[in-house]
Amino acid sequence: MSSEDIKNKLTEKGLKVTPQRMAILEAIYNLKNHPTAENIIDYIKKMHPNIATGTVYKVLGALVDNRLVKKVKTENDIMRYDGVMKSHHHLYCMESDVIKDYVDEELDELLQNYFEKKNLPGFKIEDIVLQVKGTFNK
Amino acid sequence: MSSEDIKNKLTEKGLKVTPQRMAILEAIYNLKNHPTAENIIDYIKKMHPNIATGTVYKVLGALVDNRLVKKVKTENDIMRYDGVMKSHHHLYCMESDVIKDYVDEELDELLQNYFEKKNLPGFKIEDIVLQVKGTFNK
DNA sequence: TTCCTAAAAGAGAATAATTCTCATTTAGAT
DNA sequence: ATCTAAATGAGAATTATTCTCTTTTAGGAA
Repeated sequence: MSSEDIKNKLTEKGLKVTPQRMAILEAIYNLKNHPTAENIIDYIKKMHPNIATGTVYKVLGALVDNRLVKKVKTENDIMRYDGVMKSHHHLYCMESDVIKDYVDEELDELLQNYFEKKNLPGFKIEDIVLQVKGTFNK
Repeated sequence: MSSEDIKNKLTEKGLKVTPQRMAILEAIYNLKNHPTAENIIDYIKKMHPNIATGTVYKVLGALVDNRLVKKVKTENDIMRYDGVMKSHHHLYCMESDVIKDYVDEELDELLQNYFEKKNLPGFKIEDIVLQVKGTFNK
């Protein structure tokens, strides 16, 4: 991803091309694995020591609004608390045909919560089973 | 869930039975749908106007530590940002045998993120497909 | 039942991530 | 080159949560 490419992405969306926006997009493309705002700020300050943190948040918001970047909620809102839950999933080994049950109540909570907020239009969910495909370490 | 039942749950775990803990557990059992700490605080203050918010957080922590309550991370840590993603899932209608593709990049991010943190021991994940079972509205 | 003590609660300051406010600067259209 | 709406900077404000420290209390022991 060259500077030209990044600049074009901004221009295509009708966003003014500023050094701050260039730096932030570049940081996101270079920092793999879903960087936090803090990761991005730290990264950018190496080259732009004077950028305001408020600016980073504002730019990130603009990038998300314009679908140049996705906001990932590794937990969306605020902590919540609950008492119960159940269900199980499957780990499929692609090398050996082994299928292993996988119980993870935290994941179930996460999914239930996600779909409660998502509210799939026209579909009433009864159960969710994950097919997790991969390989068991030998 | 009676007061006695709630009291027993605390006692079984070796936790002192306090009015605050009783009230918080009762709030969690009555407030469906994963209440937030704020929901719980609001609910409890109807009956216990003087409870300290710090106490609520402390009690919730103790309840989670003692597995009386689960902490659900509708988003775990801090906002993160990314650029790409893909994959698709299936909606299975239990009444009609219809199977519909379901694309949801936000969900994929969520799952990828979840398992990156979870790190299933002995298993290397290649792909995750959700089987979402339910019914299409007629 | 009363006493004792570790544990719990209260009050509010502290912290951390994020948002807001408003004065100043700047990208880019004219 | 000029102009102006948009963007940035600086730091205060906000929000959820944690921490600190003093006071109170649950519940076991005398």
